[in-house]
Amino acid sequence: MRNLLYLKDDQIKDFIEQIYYAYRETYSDPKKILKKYSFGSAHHRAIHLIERHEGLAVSDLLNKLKITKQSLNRVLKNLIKNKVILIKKDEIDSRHRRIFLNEKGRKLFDEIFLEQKQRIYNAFKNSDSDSVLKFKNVLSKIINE
Amino acid sequence: MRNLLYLKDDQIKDFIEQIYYAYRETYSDPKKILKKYSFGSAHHRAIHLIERHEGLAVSDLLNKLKITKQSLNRVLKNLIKNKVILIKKDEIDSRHRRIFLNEKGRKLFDEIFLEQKQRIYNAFKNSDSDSVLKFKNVLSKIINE
DNA sequence: TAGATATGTCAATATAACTGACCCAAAATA
DNA sequence: TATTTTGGGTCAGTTATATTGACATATCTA
Repeated sequence: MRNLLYLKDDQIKDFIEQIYYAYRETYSDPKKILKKYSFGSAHHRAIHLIERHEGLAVSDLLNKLKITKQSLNRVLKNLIKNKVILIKKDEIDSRHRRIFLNEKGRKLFDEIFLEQKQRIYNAFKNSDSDSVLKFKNVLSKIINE
Repeated sequence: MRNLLYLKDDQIKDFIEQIYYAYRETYSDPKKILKKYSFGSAHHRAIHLIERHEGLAVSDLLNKLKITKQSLNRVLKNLIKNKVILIKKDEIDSRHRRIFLNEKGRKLFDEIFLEQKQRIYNAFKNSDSDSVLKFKNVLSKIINE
């Protein structure tokens, strides 16, 4: 008989709890830096996605964040006012607005990332490469379920 | 030279993004059920932790959730009013209040869990046991960093 | 008996989200 | 070309979840 302990309800419940802690802790690390700029978690998530997908359209960002455009608009307005991002019309289809980090935005992102990096980096450093690979595979299966 | 690709910044940035998606999706699944009871994510997290740590004290729950007691109190009041949890004084130290799910609470938890379970269960079913084990190990290292 | 501890509560505020209605400009299409 | 669709922005009101700060009460401990 195969060892399917990890498919037991109690184990799955534990994982659900652990996923919550992992997210919360990872995104708590840079709170002091964000506060320095008077930004919150909503700004953080937007900045992160813009850095990872530079030049993405507003609709792309909406799809990734899964919030309403009214909610996103508040965040983007703050980021523009604080000169963290800039928005350019798409040259081909000028209905689309493409979002980019500017100098200040990249600097802020670097500060944020430096904080978050420690946690993940140390966890990976204390794991072997096979563990990290498998962590990645299972994580992506959870997302794409 | 060892393969340390996964320690590169871009990889770590991707992981930070993935951890966000994993949390968001896992905790979005039971939203309809929670709405049926007029509860939100805050109630969900509390119910989950109470089920996993039945009889925990208010201070234990505060430490796990890392929110203020004023915030938690709103949630607990709602749960008590809706007869989902009950609170008993500790018999030895009656300053402590111990929190339990009651019948209705266990039923609600089961409904919530059934929704959340699908995602994790399917992800694990499509992974081998070694992957799941390593996923768990890396996840716990991230939390305990 | 004097603290310390666990919990509860009042009040005000901040943050991040929502719904719903409406608008405009540009692109796609009939 | 006229009409519809798409991408995006905005106004207004509301809800959910959290915060800070002050204060109250009961119980335990030294």
